[in-house]
Amino acid sequence: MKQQKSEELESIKLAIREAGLRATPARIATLKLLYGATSPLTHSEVADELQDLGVDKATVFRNLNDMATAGLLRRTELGDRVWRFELVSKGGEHGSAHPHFVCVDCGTVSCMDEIKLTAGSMRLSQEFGEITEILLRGHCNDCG
Amino acid sequence: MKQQKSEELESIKLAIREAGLRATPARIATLKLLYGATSPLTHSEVADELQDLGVDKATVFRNLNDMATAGLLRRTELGDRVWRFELVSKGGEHGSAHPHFVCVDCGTVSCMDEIKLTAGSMRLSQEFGEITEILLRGHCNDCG
DNA sequence: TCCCTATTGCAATAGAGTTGCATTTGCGTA
DNA sequence: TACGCAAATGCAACTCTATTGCAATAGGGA
Repeated sequence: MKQQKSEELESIKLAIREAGLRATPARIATLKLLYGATSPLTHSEVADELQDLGVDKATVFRNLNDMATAGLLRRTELGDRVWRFELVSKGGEHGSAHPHFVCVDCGTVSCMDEIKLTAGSMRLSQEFGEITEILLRGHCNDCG
Repeated sequence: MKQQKSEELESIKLAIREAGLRATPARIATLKLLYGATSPLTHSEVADELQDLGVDKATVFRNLNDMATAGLLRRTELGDRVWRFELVSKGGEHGSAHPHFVCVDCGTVSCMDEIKLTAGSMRLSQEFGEITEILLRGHCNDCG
């Protein structure tokens, strides 16, 4: 267990350094948090969590943005005027860009896999440009 | 022409009153503006336009929100932390909810028709809830 | 035309996010 | 292992979008 922890810590540090950034406590804690999350976290969710460690919200914000720019995180806005961040590389599963479902009632965000458009819609969308992200909104089953 | 204008004015006034609101100059001007728009307008776009008429931005905002609540407008956030409004009923074409395409480079918003998900994706999405809105993001053809 | 209440203008405020700057701290190097 | 410097941090002030309180104004039904 201890060993496990230590390995995780080292791999996180390595990932940060490989991105060209310094492995500071705030950044390590941020990545640990995101590693354990099942959906993207907002800036304030991360900030609240790291406040106990004495990390300033401005630092959290800079780190999230910097790590997103460095390619460690993905930053998106899902329609509620708040930025959300998720790990780019998380064992592959949700590593690549994937669609999100946002409940317009409770605000819950879910990560989806494998949402595809029909061939006709794909063609139609080409008229506008190259699609890089799909976002679905609606009423989730809990609120439905 | 004059006749045409007058008819349009009356139908706008009527629409506002039918929604249970008073047909004030600010609201009429807002609807006229949105009627002539080809894509959703932001609050500040509308406010800038109506400023010449001496309309306060708070009023513009309240009107946009009120008319959205009343069902005259649709209010959405397309990923750039700004609310956008469009007519709900515009001769039918873009009257019902429809997908939007947002260019992540230049911010341009386009209204799309007829984007559909594959049957498999539809089924998958049911696990999360009832989809009411689709948003696509990517690089528009102008930005390459 | 009159009156009631919806609406407006103005100013103050809320909340998310950003920035300037002096201080601290990773971490490559000697 | 100690050193030094650029990167990172904390703190406070600030920006931008959106919202609200309140007194004054004006639709529009009676």
